[in-house]
Amino acid sequence: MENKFINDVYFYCSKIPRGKISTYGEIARAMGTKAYRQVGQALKRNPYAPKVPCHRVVKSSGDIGGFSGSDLKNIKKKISILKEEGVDVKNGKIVDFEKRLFRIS
DNA sequence: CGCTTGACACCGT
DNA sequence: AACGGTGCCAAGC
Repeated sequence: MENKFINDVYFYCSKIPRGKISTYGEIARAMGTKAYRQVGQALKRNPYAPKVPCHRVVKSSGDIGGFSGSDLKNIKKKISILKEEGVDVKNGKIVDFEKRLFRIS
C-alpha cells in the first residue's frame, strides 16, 4: 500500500453493506481528510473492481455521481447495479437517501 | 517545484 | 428548483 489515501478509500468502500450506500464526503471524513474529490478519483481507478463496490458511493446531495467517468452510459449502468442491490433510484437520485445511507464509524 | 485536473461539497443568486 | 461560483486536497504532468 503505497497510497494510504486511495487504499483507505477502497477499505471503507468495501465496508458498505449490500443494499446500502455512502457518500464521497462521508468516506473522506471517515478517513480524516476533506479530499472528497480524491475519493472519486480512487474509485474511478478502482483496480479492485469486484472486491470494491464503488457503485455504492454517491454524492451527498443524493445524486448518483459518476461511474468510470461521467458518461451517461456508465451512470445508467451504475443505477442498474444499485437497483439490483435493492436501492431504488428515481430521476438519477437515490430514493430514501438518508435511509439508505450507510454511516461510517 | 508549480500549475492543472477532478466519479465532490457548500453557499449564494 | 436549477445554475453557477468558490473552496478543498491529493494526483498527474
